[in-house]
Amino acid sequence: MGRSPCCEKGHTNKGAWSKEEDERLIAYITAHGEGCWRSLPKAAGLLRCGKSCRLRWINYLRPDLKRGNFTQQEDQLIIKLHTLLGNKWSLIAGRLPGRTDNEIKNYWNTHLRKKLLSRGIDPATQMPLNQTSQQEERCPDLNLELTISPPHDHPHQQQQQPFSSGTSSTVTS
DNA sequence: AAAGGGCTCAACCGCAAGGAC
DNA sequence: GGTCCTTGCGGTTGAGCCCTT
Repeated sequence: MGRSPCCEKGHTNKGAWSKEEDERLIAYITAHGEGCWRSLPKAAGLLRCGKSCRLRWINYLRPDLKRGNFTQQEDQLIIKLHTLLGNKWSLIAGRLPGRTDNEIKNYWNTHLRKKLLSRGIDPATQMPLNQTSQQEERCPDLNLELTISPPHDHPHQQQQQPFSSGTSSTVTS
Protein backbone atom coordinates (compact mmCIF):
# COMPACT_ATOMS: atom_id res chain seq x y z
CA MET A 1 0.00 0.00 0.00
CA GLY A 2 2.28 2.69 1.26
CA ARG A 3 1.85 6.27 0.44
CA SER A 4 -1.11 7.72 -1.30
CA PRO A 5 -0.37 9.14 -4.73
CA CYS A 6 0.28 12.88 -4.82
CA CYS A 7 -2.66 13.28 -7.16
CA GLU A 8 -5.33 11.31 -8.88
CA LYS A 9 -3.63 10.46 -12.09
CA GLY A 10 -6.81 9.95 -14.01
CA HIS A 11 -7.82 13.55 -13.57
CA THR A 12 -4.59 15.40 -14.17
CA ASN A 13 -2.79 16.72 -17.19
CA LYS A 14 0.82 15.91 -17.81
CA GLY A 15 3.55 17.21 -20.04
CA ALA A 16 4.14 20.70 -21.29
CA TRP A 17 2.11 23.51 -19.77
CA SER A 18 -0.21 25.49 -21.98
CA LYS A 19 -0.30 29.25 -21.93
CA GLU A 20 -3.71 29.18 -20.33
CA GLU A 21 -2.51 26.94 -17.53
CA ASP A 22 0.43 29.28 -16.92
CA GLU A 23 -1.88 32.24 -16.75
CA ARG A 24 -4.20 30.52 -14.32
CA LEU A 25 -1.34 29.58 -12.07
CA ILE A 26 0.19 33.04 -12.14
CA ALA A 27 -3.16 34.66 -11.51
CA TYR A 28 -3.88 32.42 -8.58
CA ILE A 29 -0.51 32.81 -6.90
CA THR A 30 -0.53 36.56 -7.50
CA ALA A 31 -3.87 36.77 -5.77
CA HIS A 32 -3.38 34.27 -2.97
CA GLY A 33 0.35 33.73 -2.69
CA GLU A 34 2.16 30.43 -2.47
CA GLY A 35 0.18 28.38 -0.05
CA CYS A 36 -0.82 24.76 0.07
CA TRP A 37 0.35 23.20 -3.16
CA ARG A 38 -1.81 20.20 -2.56
CA SER A 39 -5.03 22.16 -2.77
CA LEU A 40 -3.83 24.84 -5.17
CA PRO A 41 -4.64 23.08 -8.45
CA LYS A 42 -8.26 22.61 -7.51
CA ALA A 43 -8.57 26.14 -6.19
CA ALA A 44 -6.93 27.55 -9.30
CA GLY A 45 -8.99 25.40 -11.63
CA LEU A 46 -6.03 23.46 -12.92
CA LEU A 47 -5.99 19.81 -13.86
CA ARG A 48 -2.48 19.36 -12.53
CA CYS A 49 -1.05 17.87 -9.38
CA GLY A 50 0.33 20.23 -6.76
CA LYS A 51 3.82 19.02 -7.33
CA SER A 52 3.64 19.94 -10.97
CA CYS A 53 2.28 23.40 -10.15
CA ARG A 54 5.04 24.02 -7.65
CA LEU A 55 7.69 22.98 -10.11
CA ARG A 56 6.26 25.11 -12.88
CA TRP A 57 6.06 28.14 -10.65
CA ILE A 58 9.51 27.77 -9.12
CA ASN A 59 11.36 26.88 -12.27
CA TYR A 60 9.62 28.95 -14.84
CA LEU A 61 6.95 31.40 -13.78
CA ARG A 62 8.35 33.13 -10.72
CA PRO A 63 8.76 36.83 -11.47
CA ASP A 64 12.20 37.08 -9.89
CA LEU A 65 13.80 34.55 -12.20
CA LYS A 66 16.72 35.81 -14.22
CA ARG A 67 16.63 33.42 -17.16
CA GLY A 68 19.10 33.82 -19.97
CA ASN A 69 22.73 32.82 -20.14
CA PHE A 70 24.90 32.27 -17.14
CA THR A 71 27.69 34.79 -16.69
CA GLN A 72 31.34 33.91 -16.22
CA GLN A 73 31.00 34.86 -12.58
CA GLU A 74 28.06 32.55 -12.15
CA ASP A 75 30.00 29.77 -13.86
CA GLN A 76 32.85 30.15 -11.44
CA LEU A 77 30.56 30.32 -8.47
CA ILE A 78 28.70 27.19 -9.46
CA ILE A 79 31.90 25.28 -9.98
CA LYS A 80 33.24 26.42 -6.64
CA LEU A 81 30.02 25.62 -4.82
CA HIS A 82 29.74 22.25 -6.47
CA THR A 83 33.20 21.38 -5.29
CA LEU A 84 32.19 22.28 -1.76
CA LEU A 85 28.63 21.01 -1.70
CA GLY A 86 28.41 18.30 -4.31
CA ASN A 87 25.03 17.81 -5.96
CA LYS A 88 23.18 19.95 -3.44
CA TRP A 89 21.52 21.93 -6.17
CA SER A 90 19.06 23.71 -3.93
CA LEU A 91 21.87 24.98 -1.72
CA ILE A 92 23.82 26.12 -4.75
CA ALA A 93 20.72 27.82 -6.12
CA GLY A 94 20.34 29.59 -2.80
CA ARG A 95 23.59 31.39 -3.50
CA LEU A 96 22.59 32.42 -6.99
CA PRO A 97 19.69 34.86 -6.88
CA GLY A 98 17.27 34.40 -9.73
CA ARG A 99 18.47 30.91 -10.57
CA THR A 100 16.67 27.68 -9.78
CA ASP A 101 18.07 24.36 -8.68
CA ASN A 102 16.71 22.71 -11.80
CA GLU A 103 18.30 25.29 -14.03
CA ILE A 104 21.65 24.96 -12.32
CA LYS A 105 21.48 21.19 -12.37
CA ASN A 106 20.78 21.23 -16.10
CA TYR A 107 23.48 23.77 -16.73
CA TRP A 108 25.98 21.77 -14.77
CA ASN A 109 25.16 18.52 -16.54
CA THR A 110 25.12 19.98 -20.02
CA HIS A 111 27.77 22.69 -19.93
CA LEU A 112 30.03 22.86 -16.94
CA ARG A 113 30.72 19.16 -16.57
CA LYS A 114 31.84 18.95 -20.17
CA LYS A 115 33.79 22.14 -19.87
CA LEU A 116 35.78 20.78 -16.96
CA LEU A 117 36.23 17.36 -18.51
CA SER A 118 37.52 18.89 -21.70
CA ARG A 119 40.14 20.66 -19.63
CA GLY A 120 41.12 17.39 -18.02
CA ILE A 121 39.57 18.33 -14.71
CA ASP A 122 37.41 16.01 -12.69
CA PRO A 123 34.07 17.83 -12.23
CA ALA A 124 33.52 16.34 -8.78
CA THR A 125 36.80 17.34 -7.23
CA GLN A 126 38.19 19.95 -9.59
CA MET A 127 41.42 18.01 -9.48
CA PRO A 128 43.25 17.05 -12.64
CA LEU A 129 41.81 13.74 -13.82
CA ASN A 130 45.05 11.81 -13.33
CA GLN A 131 45.22 12.87 -9.70
CA THR A 132 41.65 12.30 -8.65
CA SER A 133 42.05 8.67 -7.68
CA GLN A 134 44.70 9.57 -5.14
CA GLN A 135 42.65 12.49 -3.95
CA GLU A 136 39.54 10.43 -3.40
CA GLU A 137 41.23 8.18 -0.93
CA ARG A 138 42.21 11.03 1.27
CA CYS A 139 39.36 13.45 0.97
CA PRO A 140 36.00 11.98 0.15
CA ASP A 141 33.48 14.53 -0.96
CA LEU A 142 31.17 13.80 1.91
CA ASN A 143 33.31 15.49 4.49
CA LEU A 144 33.15 18.75 2.67
CA GLU A 145 29.49 19.40 3.13
CA LEU A 146 29.83 19.26 6.88
CA THR A 147 31.77 22.47 6.77
CA ILE A 148 29.14 24.38 4.86
CA SER A 149 26.59 26.66 6.33
CA PRO A 150 23.17 27.09 4.76
CA PRO A 151 22.41 30.14 2.64
CA HIS A 152 20.67 32.05 5.39
CA ASP A 153 23.29 31.85 8.04
CA HIS A 154 22.24 31.59 11.59
CA PRO A 155 24.08 33.98 13.80
CA HIS A 156 25.40 31.36 16.13
CA GLN A 157 28.22 29.68 14.30
CA GLN A 158 28.53 26.14 15.38
CA GLN A 159 32.06 25.05 15.83
CA GLN A 160 32.49 24.59 12.15
CA GLN A 161 34.72 26.41 9.82
CA PRO A 162 32.77 28.70 7.58
CA PHE A 163 33.83 28.78 3.94
CA SER A 164 37.43 28.97 4.69
CA SER A 165 38.95 28.73 1.30
CA GLY A 166 40.15 32.19 2.09
CA THR A 167 40.57 33.74 -1.30
CA SER A 168 37.52 34.92 -3.17
CA SER A 169 35.28 32.15 -2.07
CA THR A 170 33.34 34.27 0.32
CA VAL A 171 30.35 33.04 -1.46
CA THR A 172 27.82 35.41 -0.08
CA SER A 173 26.94 37.72 -2.92
C1' DA B 1 16.78 19.94 -48.94
C1' DA B 2 16.30 15.98 -46.11
C1' DA B 3 17.73 12.68 -42.64
C1' DG B 4 20.11 11.33 -38.64
C1' DG B 5 22.35 12.18 -34.47
C1' DG B 6 23.39 14.95 -30.59
C1' DC B 7 22.13 18.39 -27.33
C1' DT B 8 19.21 21.10 -24.29
C1' DC B 9 15.98 21.87 -20.85
C1' DA B 10 11.18 21.50 -19.04
C1' DA B 11 8.85 18.19 -16.64
C1' DC B 12 8.16 13.78 -14.18
C1' DC B 13 9.22 10.25 -10.68
C1' DG B 14 10.43 8.33 -6.38
C1' DC B 15 12.27 9.10 -2.00
C1' DA B 16 13.26 11.43 2.38
C1' DA B 17 12.51 14.91 5.81
C1' DG B 18 9.59 17.55 8.58
C1' DG B 19 5.25 18.80 10.49
C1' DA B 20 0.54 17.94 12.02
C1' DC B 21 -2.52 15.11 14.26
C1' DG C 1 5.60 7.94 20.25
C1' DG C 2 3.63 6.56 16.04
C1' DT C 3 1.34 7.36 11.75
C1' DC C 4 -0.08 9.99 7.96
C1' DC C 5 0.34 13.94 4.87
C1' DT C 6 2.73 17.50 2.42
C1' DT C 7 6.64 19.58 0.67
C1' DG C 8 11.17 19.69 -1.23
C1' DC C 9 15.03 17.55 -3.45
C1' DG C 10 17.94 15.04 -6.74
C1' DG C 11 18.02 11.91 -10.56
C1' DT C 12 16.13 10.79 -14.87
C1' DT C 13 13.42 11.11 -19.06
C1' DG C 14 11.87 12.56 -23.51
C1' DA C 15 10.14 16.08 -26.85
C1' DG C 16 11.81 19.55 -29.56
C1' DC C 17 15.58 22.10 -31.47
C1' DC C 18 20.02 22.51 -33.75
C1' DC C 19 23.95 20.95 -36.25
C1' DT C 20 26.31 17.97 -39.35
C1' DT C 21 26.50 15.06 -43.20
